[in-house]
Amino acid sequence: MNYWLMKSEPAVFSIDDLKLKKTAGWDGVRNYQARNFMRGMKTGEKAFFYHSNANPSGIAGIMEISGSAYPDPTQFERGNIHYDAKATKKSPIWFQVDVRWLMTFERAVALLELRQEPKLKDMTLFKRSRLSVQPVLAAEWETIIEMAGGILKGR
DNA sequence: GCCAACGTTGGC
DNA sequence: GCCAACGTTGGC
Repeated sequence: MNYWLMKSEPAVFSIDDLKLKKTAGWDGVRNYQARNFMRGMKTGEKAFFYHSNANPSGIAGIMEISGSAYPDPTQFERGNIHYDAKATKKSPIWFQVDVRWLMTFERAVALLELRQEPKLKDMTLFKRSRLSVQPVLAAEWETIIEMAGGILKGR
């Protein structure tokens, strides 16, 4: 069981949008490392929904991977902002997973708080600040859950 | 809106 | 294959 963190700008797609849709395809990722992480995801694994470019930026809630990776259709759509002329249906370049909303924290855990927590000092979030899909260690996951109010305790 | 960090592109 | 130029991410 692996844990993940996935970023989205709330102005583009927020955790509220996901809650409303229940399930969504995490499309538009155009970074190889992020793509490779998505290809390694398994159904049922959990991910933090991170709001970037937000006030404040931080972890807003939890979702679950609801299906393994498949080609991101936007790479084939001419005119789409994520269109990639080099991609073909025979050899797609970009992949996405489907995610399902699980919960929105009563209170988002802000980046500043994450940074101030010594247990989280080695988080990928700080080391590879631009990586939009990244793994989270189980110990880090637990720490953040506690910071969010221990909502998952007892489940 | 600025700009640091850093990933990607392309000339050589 | 190196690396400068360029583009993007994302905090502030």
